[in-house]
Parts: sequence; structure tokens; C-alpha cells
Amino acid sequence: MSNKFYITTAIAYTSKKPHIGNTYEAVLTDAIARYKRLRGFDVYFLTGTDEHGQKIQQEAEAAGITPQAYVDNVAGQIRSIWDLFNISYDKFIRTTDEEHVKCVQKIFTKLYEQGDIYKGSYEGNYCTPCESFWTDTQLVDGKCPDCGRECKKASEEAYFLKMSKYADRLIEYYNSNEDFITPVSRKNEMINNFIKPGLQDLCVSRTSFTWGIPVEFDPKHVTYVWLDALSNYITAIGYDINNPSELYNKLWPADVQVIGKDIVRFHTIYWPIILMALGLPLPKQVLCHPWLLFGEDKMSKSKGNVIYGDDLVAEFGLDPVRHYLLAEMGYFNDGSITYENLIKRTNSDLANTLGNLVSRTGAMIKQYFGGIIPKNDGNDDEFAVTLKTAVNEGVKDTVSKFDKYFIADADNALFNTIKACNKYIDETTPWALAKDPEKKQQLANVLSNLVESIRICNVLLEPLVPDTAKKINDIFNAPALDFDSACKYGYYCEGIELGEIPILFARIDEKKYFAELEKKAIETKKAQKEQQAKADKKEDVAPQEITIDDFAKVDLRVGLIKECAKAENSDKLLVLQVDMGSETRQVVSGIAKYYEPDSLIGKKVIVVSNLKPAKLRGIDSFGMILAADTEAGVKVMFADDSAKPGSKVR
RNA sequence: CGCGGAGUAGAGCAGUUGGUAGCUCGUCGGGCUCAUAACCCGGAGGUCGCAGGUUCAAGUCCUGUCUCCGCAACCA
Repeated sequence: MSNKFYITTAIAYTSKKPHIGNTYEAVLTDAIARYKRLRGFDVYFLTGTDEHGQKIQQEAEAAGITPQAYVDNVAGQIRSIWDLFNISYDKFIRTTDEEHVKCVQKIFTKLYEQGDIYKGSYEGNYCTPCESFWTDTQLVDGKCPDCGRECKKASEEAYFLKMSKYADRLIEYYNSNEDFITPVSRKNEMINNFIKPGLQDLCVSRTSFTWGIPVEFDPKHVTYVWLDALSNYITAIGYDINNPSELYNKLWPADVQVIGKDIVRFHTIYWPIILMALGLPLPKQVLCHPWLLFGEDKMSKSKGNVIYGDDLVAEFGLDPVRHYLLAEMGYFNDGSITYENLIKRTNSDLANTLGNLVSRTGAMIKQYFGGIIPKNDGNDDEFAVTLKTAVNEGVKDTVSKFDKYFIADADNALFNTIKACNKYIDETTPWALAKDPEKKQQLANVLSNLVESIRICNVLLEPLVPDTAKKINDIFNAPALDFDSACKYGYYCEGIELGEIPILFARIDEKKYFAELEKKAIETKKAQKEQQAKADKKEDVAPQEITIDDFAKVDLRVGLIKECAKAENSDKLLVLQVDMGSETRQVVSGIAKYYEPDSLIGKKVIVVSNLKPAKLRGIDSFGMILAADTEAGVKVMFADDSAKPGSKVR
């Protein structure tokens, strides 16, 4: 009987560097993986990156590099952040890996050949940024229900995966596997919102962009995101339609797939259906976590202060950040991260409760026993009994939370247990015992019990803060962290000489920290202001002098706005059709925040007509309309109504 | 009827199958001095958003209602 445990994270999208919220998922999964290893499971931990899609193609184009170069770079960043966070993955898959690409192609072909995928044409509403199709009933005010932006009527040849065929079996699976979707609230969401109304067939190919896995038998199509991305969970371990690897046979189905609440639908409906179509077993559990929000607007995007994991680690150290994420996040509510709370939690749990405990225990052993951990004679007084009971119960409690993957609760229970040690010190007052030579053995017992209690707690600390656990183990020269030893008082460290006792976590002076932060903020502001002033100077005070000939290079014309609409993939851009007299041309303008599209129709504006054409968010723009930057926003310079379209302005 | 989430002590949160309202931080008072101005004990502080309903009993179930929050990037 194999005790394998296959756990995965969602693969991270390589359109940008991941922020601390994305990183949280990896840390959460890592804690579970480490816990399972501790419990003796043969763990295989998969993570990786999702590297295809239109958005990436666009990003790469914008950066002037190939998509592959682009994703190589971002995937590298992601992997190095995962490494920085001590994510103990066994494999890091990239969807551009050759094995993955080949396997997805085969899957696609197989599903096509067996009739689960068919060719059709899609007439629907497509939201480019979300890369999602929506039915008319799903639209909200005619806009994307996910992002609220305009959707485009799209009609194109595409391949589809049949969904309804498997709906009944899916519900049956839900019902016979209570834990499949955790927490259950998500299950009801899925059934009510998606399955009951009738599943739409899933579009699994696209022709509108090329950065994806080509369909073998119809190469103008590339595989559309979900069939590609979801398959990673099996391609990574060597799935093959005809000849799956030994690793695959051992690992699949996955035991736990950790995902964010935003992609529950894809993992609990589409993914199982794909698997059923392939004749494969379904994962045992999909664990859905909420989001980590960025506390207050102290660090709003406008200030450019989006939080990245590596920055936090540089500032506070790794384990404080890991511990914060794990302790703060449950499964039901979105969590939030603020510097203030991070500092508070670090000071209270890590510095005061744990660090100080280790420190004072070590100091007493050095002081009273020359640094040698004393021998216990086995005589437990009432305090010792209380302590041991508290620790044993605490371990049980922590373990039961871990078993349910309630990591935050487990963390909480564990630190409460550690507190029992601090209490024990106060109750037994070793400094008083030390004054009486006759109580030497009593003193020895106290310190010995402390070391042993810390050692036990430390075993369970490992999944949460692995670096710290290692440090503590080194201090007491304790045996390797194994679970069985956490369940009993074995006094493994007796007679061992203490190592160095470093300060595990220095207290962070909150006031000082924020004072400095403010100072920095003021400095940045100042610098920004100066730069702004410089820029303003250039514009207002001393614009470069030009000749009339220079000005003549700019061809300004009066234009009449005939049509105007919001760009469907941007909330800042308006797409204008402007009558220039001799022609009508398309001009894109970043004024969507200041003008309603309809209000501009029929207005006359001044257009720079000989501006080099450009693409904005993929939309062609042939010119620019003049507008003033004012404190109240952007004001378009409207032309006098009597001016005819096409008239030259000078 | 956009979706989703939330309204429980000053702050941040738990409250599983309905049965004396808890935790962490902060605060106040006390203790201790081995330790990282730490540690330990105790106190104060909540009509569980509001209004109805079911029940012997509701934060916990039902209905209605109010409030708050999030919904992601080339400003030509």
C-alpha cells in the first residue's frame, strides 16, 4: 500500500512578477507538503508556470522580445521567489516544456478523435483581457461579468469540448466525495451557478493569437488556456495516453490541489470533465483558498507600493513573512497584509513567545549547568505534569488542525502550546531553585523539561517556519525532526552541550519602523516633486524654442467625431471614428475616464493628422486629438462648430 | 435584480451538528527578574448591523432590510 501524497499548486501566470498574494498559495501548499512529509508520506509537490496566451503575446510584443524570452524571464523570477520562500517543490513545470506541449497535443487529438472535441464556430461575447467567452445571459449590462469591460461579439472557427455529457457524473462525484471541494460553500456555488443552468461547451482553441500549443491536425488553431494549463497536473508527472510513466501511475490521482477562489470553476468542473473524457480518475480534493488583500491604501497602486514577497523578506526576514501568511489566512475570508500587523505578529509570536523562550532557556542552562543540558531524574512535580499535559494536548490539537489543512488554526494552537513553556518557567522559578544547592536536581528537571518541550513543539514548527526550526534544532543539537519523537518526552538532548544561542527574531520597533518609513516616503515624494517640477519647467517655463518651420511639420486638422466607443480591453481608452473631410479615420484617446463616449459624438476636435500610427492595447490609432491637462482632469480642445472637418489649423 | 465577501469587546478575528460569547493585539492593575523593555496572573470592555419569525433555547436556522468592501495594468 503506497502512502504517496501528490499535491499541486495552480501554475502561476507569467505575465508579470507575482506579488505576495500569489506567493501565499505556494507557501500554504508548502506548509501542507512539509507536514505530510513529517507524517511519513511519500510527498510529491508540483508547482510551476502557465506561459501561453494572448496577454503574454501582447506583453512580449510591447517589450519588443519574443514570447519565449519574455516567459523565460518571468518564470525565472517566479522560481527564484519560490526558492527564496523555501517552497519545497519536487518539480517546477512550465507549460512551454516540450513534454507538456507534446502531451497536450496528444490529448487534444485523442479527445477530438473520440468525439469529445468537435469543430464549431463560436458566436459569443469575448472578453480579451479575461480570455473568456460569455453567453448573453452571463453578461452584465452587456459587459464582462468578471471585469466589467466591453465584450466583443466574436465569431470564429473554434474547437469545443463537450460538457453536458459528463454533468451527471460530475454531480455524482461531488455527492459521493464530500471533501472534493473544500470548503463546501464553493461546491454549492458551482452547482447553482454553473451546473444547474446547464453547462456550456468549453472553447478549447483559438485562432486569434499564436502564442500557444498548436493543434496537431489543424495548426492554425492553438490550444486555448484551460486544456493547456490544467493538463500540467498530469503531464508534469509523465502522463502519456498510451504509455504513462511509472511516476504517473504511482501519483495520479492527486491528493490535494490547492487553488485560489477565482479559479474554482475551472478546477472543479472543467478539469474533472477533461479527466473523465480521458478516462482518468479525478483528484481527491480541491482546496480553495481566499485572497490576500493589500491592507490599507497606504500601499496603493497609485503610490506604486504593491507588495512583493522578496521585498518583504529583505525587510523582515523569511520566516516572519511565512508565519504571517500562514497564521493570518483562513479559508473563508480574504486575508489582509499590513506592515503593522506583520510587525505585531512577528514581535508577539516569534520574538516574544518563541525566540525569548529559547533565549531564556538557553541562558539558564549556560548559567546553571555550564551549557550542558542536564539529566532528568523522572520526578515530575505538579507543574511538570501540567506542562506535559499542555504540550501533549497542544500537539494533538495542532495535529488535528493540520490534518484538516487548517494551517492558521494549527499555527495558533502551536503557539498557544509554546506559551505553556513560558508559564512553566514562571511557575517553577528556576532562578530561585538555583540559589539552593539542595534543589539542584529540581532545577535540572525544570530545564530538561523545557528543552524537551521546546524540541517537541519545534517538530511541528518545521512545516511553518523551516529555517527557524532548523536553527532551534541546532541550538539544542537535537535529533532530526521526526513526528514520532514529537509525541513523547524522550529527553533526547540530555548531556548535550548547547550550541550558540543566536537571537532568533529581533523585536521590531514599530514606531521607529514607521517613522523611518514615513521619512522614506517623504523623501520619495520630495524627489518626485522635484522631478515633476523639472518636467513642468520644461513644459511651462522654458519649452524649447522652435521655428515656424518646425511648427509647420505638425499637421493639425479639424475633425468631426462620428462614432465613439470604449475600447473593449481598456478602461482608459476611447476609440473614435473621426471625419477628417477627405476620409474617416480611427483615433484612440486616453480620455475614457473623463468623457462618456456618447457625449463626444458630433463634437469637433483638433487632430494631429500626420502623427505616426500606433497600436494601443492592440487597437490601431491614426492621430491624436488635442487636450489640456488640468487639475480637474483632461479637457478636450473642441473646435469652433463652424470649422469644417479637414480644415487646416495653424 | 451584476458577481462575490463581510458586518461579534478599541483593532484584527474564532465561533463546527442551535444550549452559559471566545482568541490574539491593545488597555488597566498586580507579580517576577532567567530572558529579546521580554515572561506570568488578574480586571475592564460586546443588547453578536437592524427588524421580524421558528424554537423550551439563536451569533448559530428562515424572511426582509440597512451599511461597508473587492472585481487587475501602455492616459495619443
